[in-house]
Amino acid sequence: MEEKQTTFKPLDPLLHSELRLAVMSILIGVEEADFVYIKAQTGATAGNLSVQLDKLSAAGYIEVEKTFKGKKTCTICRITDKGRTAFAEYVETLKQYLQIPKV
Amino acid sequence: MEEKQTTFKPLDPLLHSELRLAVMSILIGVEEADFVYIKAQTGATAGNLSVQLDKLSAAGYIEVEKTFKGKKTCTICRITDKGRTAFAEYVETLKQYLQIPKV
DNA sequence: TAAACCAGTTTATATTATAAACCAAATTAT
DNA sequence: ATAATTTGGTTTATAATATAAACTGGTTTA
Repeated sequence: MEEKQTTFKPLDPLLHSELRLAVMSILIGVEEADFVYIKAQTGATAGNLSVQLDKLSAAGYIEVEKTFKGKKTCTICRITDKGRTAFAEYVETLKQYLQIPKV
Repeated sequence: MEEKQTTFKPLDPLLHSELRLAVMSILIGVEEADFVYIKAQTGATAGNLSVQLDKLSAAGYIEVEKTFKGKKTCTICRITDKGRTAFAEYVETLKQYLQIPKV
């Protein structure tokens, strides 16, 4: 009978990206983080990070606030509820691929 | 002092691909699987699957054997030790991004 | 023996990731 | 004071990647 029918659930393409996933991973564990900090933690170039933050922001997964730290500009990022949910779903979906039990 | 320095380990780009990961996920749990089966399980188009199997094969992560099933051609795939190791490493690395504990 | 089908491969295209080049404001050096 | 350098980014060009469409060669069916 061979009843298997795995048919993997698709992986959210917005999260299935090394840098964006790293950003979300940072933001999920912290109240907020600024551009400079995220850049240091991920080792990304500024250009790449800027683009990926835009994408996460456009998707509503994070919110980006532009403020000042003294006289310098400062770009602060926070994960949103939508982002938190999407991340959790991504993790659950991925477990199917990684053969990690759901519970 | 702020000693965090996460610096995420890079994700093996060969495995960080939805279809290739699905293929590896199938092959890791089974002795062997043929093209038609993998195609059905993943829902991939034949062209896409063919390309991704080639890449996994070129990397030495799987081995591909061309045989016959009756008169029809049959492409059988097996994961290699190298592939098994790479998959395991990928999973461990990814856990850092997903905030899943190592043990 | 022509038409439809199966098991794939090759190639073209669309998307994506990434860094290089750029910019404005702030700081430091002369 | 002002020239040079650094900081905190954004915009744009390029390289890489994923993906499906188009194709091929053999096989079964009509």
